[in-house]
Amino acid sequence: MYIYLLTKQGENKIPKQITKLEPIENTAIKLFAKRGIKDVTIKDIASEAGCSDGALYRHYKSKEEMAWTLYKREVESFGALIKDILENKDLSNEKKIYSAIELFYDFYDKQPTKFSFILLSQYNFSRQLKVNKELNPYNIMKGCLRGMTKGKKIKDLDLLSGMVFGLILEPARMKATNELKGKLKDRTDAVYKACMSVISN
Amino acid sequence: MYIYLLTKQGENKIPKQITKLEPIENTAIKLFAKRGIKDVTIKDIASEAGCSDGALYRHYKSKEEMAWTLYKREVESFGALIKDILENKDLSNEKKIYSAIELFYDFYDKQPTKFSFILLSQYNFSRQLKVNKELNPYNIMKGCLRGMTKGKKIKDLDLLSGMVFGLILEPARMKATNELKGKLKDRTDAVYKACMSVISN
Amino acid sequence: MYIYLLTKQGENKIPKQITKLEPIENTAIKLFAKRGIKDVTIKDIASEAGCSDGALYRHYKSKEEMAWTLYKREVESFGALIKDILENKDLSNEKKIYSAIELFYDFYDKQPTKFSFILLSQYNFSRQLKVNKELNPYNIMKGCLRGMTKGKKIKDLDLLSGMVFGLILEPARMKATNELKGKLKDRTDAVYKACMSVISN
Amino acid sequence: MYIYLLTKQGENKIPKQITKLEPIENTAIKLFAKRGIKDVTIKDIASEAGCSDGALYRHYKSKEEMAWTLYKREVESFGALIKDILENKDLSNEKKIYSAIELFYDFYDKQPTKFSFILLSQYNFSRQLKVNKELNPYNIMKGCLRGMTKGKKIKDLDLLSGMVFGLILEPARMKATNELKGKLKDRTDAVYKACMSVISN
DNA sequence: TATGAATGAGGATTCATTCAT
DNA sequence: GATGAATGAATCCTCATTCAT
Repeated sequence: MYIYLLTKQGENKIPKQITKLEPIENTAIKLFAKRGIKDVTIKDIASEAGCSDGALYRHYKSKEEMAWTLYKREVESFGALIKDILENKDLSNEKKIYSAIELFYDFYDKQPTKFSFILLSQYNFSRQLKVNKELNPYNIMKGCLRGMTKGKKIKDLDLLSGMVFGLILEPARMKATNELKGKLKDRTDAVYKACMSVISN
Repeated sequence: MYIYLLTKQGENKIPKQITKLEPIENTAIKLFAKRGIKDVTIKDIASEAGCSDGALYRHYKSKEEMAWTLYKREVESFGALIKDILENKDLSNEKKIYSAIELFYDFYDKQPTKFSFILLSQYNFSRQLKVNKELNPYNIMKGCLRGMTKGKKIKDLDLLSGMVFGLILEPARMKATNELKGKLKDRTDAVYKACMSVISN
Repeated sequence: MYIYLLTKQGENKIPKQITKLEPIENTAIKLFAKRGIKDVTIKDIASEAGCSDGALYRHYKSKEEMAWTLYKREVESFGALIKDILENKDLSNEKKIYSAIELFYDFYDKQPTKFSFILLSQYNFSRQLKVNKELNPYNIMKGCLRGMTKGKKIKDLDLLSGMVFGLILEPARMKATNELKGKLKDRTDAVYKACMSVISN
Repeated sequence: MYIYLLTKQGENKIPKQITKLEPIENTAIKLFAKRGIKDVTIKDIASEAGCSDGALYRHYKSKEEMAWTLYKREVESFGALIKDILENKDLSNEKKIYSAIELFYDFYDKQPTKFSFILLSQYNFSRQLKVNKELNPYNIMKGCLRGMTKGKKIKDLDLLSGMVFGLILEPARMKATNELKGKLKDRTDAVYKACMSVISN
């Protein structure tokens, strides 16, 4: 630093940073979760991530693309975890549901920001944009319920899936808005029981 | 009109409108529901409602205030309907729940735009802004469930309320995003059964 | 003003201007002519025209559209004058050519800025954008020369038109870049003679 | 290469290029001619020329300087060819003019890109920037015409030079914008005749 | 009271240039 | 010498809001 200042003859110039993608993305997710995509500016992200505005455009073509990329990735990476459980043939149906809820609430407890980001952002994208169907948590849940209710002539699988999904999701949403106190994970048993009662009618 | 033409001496000018509030508000709700508050401009609303930009500022201090006023009003007016049912002492608990679901889904079937508006907009306001607690549908539901489970030593009333709320709400949300086909009202019985099974554990 | 300040309680606020289109367009043409379209910013135009940036967008969708609109208008309005002369059946061929040159140089002497603008800007637009063929000065000249050389079996009318056009245009271009001194109009006779000698081979 | 692999211990890395100036300049001229200087980015040139952005700054202080350097060089190198002809004392005046036109059109037929570059770019530089007077094609032509008209008391040599220059140049300009079909060289005779008739009045 | 032109702060994006590696 | 990521000033454009008419 000393030498630097010497060679620059006192000119006070900030040396170039090495931009890492991860802190940018974490910052973006955090800000998007807190204020919504539209209310976060490129400058907000860049300055909080400690890089220049322009640096973001090395990784994403636009703010919109950045938000969608992050959203898709988070939903799909969560979906992959759900998939591993709900499509695991070694598990009983009961165990699948229990583990899925556990995973869900554990995910929230550990990464509330990511969860809020997903929740808040879901309506902010063009309807053309779709997450991978195979990794869409709702679809995976629906597939699992289809298997669980095969013998029962369920006519309205979509409704059942929706109800179960709402049952699980709503407490998490409440947690995100601070309407529910304490850890989500502690609710696993209760939510599991409720789910099973809905499924088995 | 006669005088108008006289004073203007034949100049073909559109006479000033008397701005009515209702068409403006309906237009605003429709556009907010379709595109989200941030993506709707004052010009969009004014031109579709057939008035000038400035006219909106006679009724609301800002776009933000307009959105919040409309949101609050819609949520509260819906809350008042729910309240009438869930706090009606002449109804049995079962009847309350059934009627509440029926009301909810009927509301959606008849006014899908308003429902979407409420749904889409809920995260767009500052956390300081609160709807009237007495008319908050979630709170009303919670109050009802408190009464229904008094003898049962429910520890986690918030969780129960959340689950029941999610159970009812999620199918409507799916309808709003076209993930569920047909009328919501036809699902009343099934959802009622599911609710009761969750409540009675 | 006194009252104004009183009512505003001393707050120093600039009253709104009435934007007139003409000064904006004259300013834009002047600046485009002087520095080229790409080197003139919206702010440059607005501040020199005495209005806000946004005011320009009431008249044009974009800077690009503004430039093209002005260019097209100037070329076509000049083309219309040329057309009146070159397609006037009451004039002899000689008189047509003479008057056209006179018009051309008179236009330049009186409106050198507009001329420079046309000259400088011609290559700055997409090839899709075309001025009205009927009002394209080159086409009009070509049509006139077709009539003048009908008996002579001219094979290369495009070449002839180009030569005549270049003959007339280049002195004006030189004037615009200050390579030629004095008035263009004083050169009418000489250029006329040259044109006729080229046409009659 | 062997040593490289050894020192890098198998890491698969593209070895550094030795930047050659020529392909960069050819690329730049091509792109400038096609899209105009302002619409070509350093990245465009570097990536099409197969080098890094930074490499360009080893040869030129700025994009602006690069454009001017190339422009000046092309104009002057063409000027030198013209000079060889028009100042060759062994040639008759007629032969000089004929050969100059031939050279001009041959240059265009063979290097249309360079010609377009010169043509398109001429107004993009500060008026301070001047090509070498000795090698300025217009000046050379003027000098030649001064000699040819010495006895004739031509008052307006600039005008004559302009007319002759325009006569020759305009067909080439038309070729560049595709308004004239076929080869320019085939027009040499016709343009020569026209020039002579203008010169000899 | 209604109108809508004008305002101008604010935001996304571009790109010439720098410089650590 | 070459590289190309990082910088950030500069630019176009949007749009909530104001206010003269």
